[in-house]
Amino acid sequence: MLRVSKLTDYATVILTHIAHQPDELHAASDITQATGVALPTVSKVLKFLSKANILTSHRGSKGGYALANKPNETNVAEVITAIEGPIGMTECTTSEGTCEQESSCEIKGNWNLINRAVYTALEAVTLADMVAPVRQQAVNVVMPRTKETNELKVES
Amino acid sequence: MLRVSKLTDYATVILTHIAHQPDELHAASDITQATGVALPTVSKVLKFLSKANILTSHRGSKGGYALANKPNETNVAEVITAIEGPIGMTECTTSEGTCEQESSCEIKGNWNLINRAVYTALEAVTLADMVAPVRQQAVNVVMPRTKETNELKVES
DNA sequence: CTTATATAGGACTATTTTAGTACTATATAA
DNA sequence: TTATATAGTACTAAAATAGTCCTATATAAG
Repeated sequence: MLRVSKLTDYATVILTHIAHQPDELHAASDITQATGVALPTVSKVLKFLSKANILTSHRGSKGGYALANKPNETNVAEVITAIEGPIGMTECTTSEGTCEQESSCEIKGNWNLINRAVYTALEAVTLADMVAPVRQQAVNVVMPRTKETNELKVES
Repeated sequence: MLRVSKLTDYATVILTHIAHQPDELHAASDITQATGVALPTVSKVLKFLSKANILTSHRGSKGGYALANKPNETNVAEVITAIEGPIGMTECTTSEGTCEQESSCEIKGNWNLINRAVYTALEAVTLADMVAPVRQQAVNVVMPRTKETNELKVES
C-alpha cells in the first residue's frame, strides 16, 4: 500500500483546520468538534505535533495550540516525520545494523536515491497548499537522467 | 516511517539478482542461495511478481522464473504495487467510502496530488537503475509552482 | 509411463505495528 | 483557590505483516 498512518492523516486534517485561523489558539476540544476526530486521538496528535515544534502549546485556562510557523513554512514531510518518525522506505534507511544482509547489499544506495526522491516530493507540499483548494490535475516530478548513459543524474 | 514492507524490499533484491542474468531461468532455490532470503519467503515473493506479470514462470524440471520485460521496462512503482497492492498515501485514495469524513474532507484532493508526486518518483526508477552501481548523490525532484501565486502548478 | 523437480494456490499462525484509551502531573487564567 | 487545558506515560485492543506449510499441477528426462 505504501501509505501514511491514520494518525498522520488526522494530523493533516487538524493542521489544515488550524491553518485556517493561524492567529488563534485552538483547544483540543474545539478541534474535535470541528473535525469529527475523537478527542483522545486529537489530543495524541496535537502532542506529537507540539513536540516536533510544528505547533506551539499554551497550557491552562484559555490555552490551546497554534502554528509555530507560517503555513507555507511547514511541509508534509515534517508532519509525517513528527507522527511516524524518520521517513525511510526500507529498514536500513532509518536504523542501520538491523538487516543481516546489509554488508552484502547491492541496492541500499539505490533505495537511498528513491528515498530522497520521495522525500523531496513530500517536502515540496506545505500547509499553505493543503489549505488552498485544489486547482491542479497533475504534478510534474522529474527524475533527471544523463543524456549519454540514461543513468539517473548525478548531483551533489 | 512511511516505508515499504519487507516483502517488497526482498522483491527488489530478488529482481536485482535476476536482472543480472536476464536471459536465464532462476529457480526459487537458486535465489535463496544467492540472496540469503529464506526459501518460503522467496517463493512467496516470486509468486506475487509472477502474478503481476513482472516475471514469467516455467514449471517443472529445469523450470524457474525470468523477467517478463527488459530491466529498464519494470519500475519500482510496479514492484511495490505487485506486492502491496495499489499505492495510495491515505485510505480514501485506494478504497473510497471507508472514511466517515470523506464527504466533508477538504484535503482529499491535495492528498491525491501528493500521491501522484510520490508515484511519479517511484515510477522513474527502473530495475536497470537498481542493477547499476550508485553513482549519484542526489535526485532532483521538482514540484513546479506558478510564479504569480506560488501555488502548485496546474498541468493536465 | 514414471519419477524427480519446480511452480500455483491457498490456508494458517505468530509477530509486529498501529490505533485508541486512560490516568496522573503540571501549568495558567480568573 | 478553582476550573481548564496541555504533558507525559502506560496500557489494551485491533489490524496488518511476515513467515510457514500443505496440496495440486505442470514439465523434462529417463
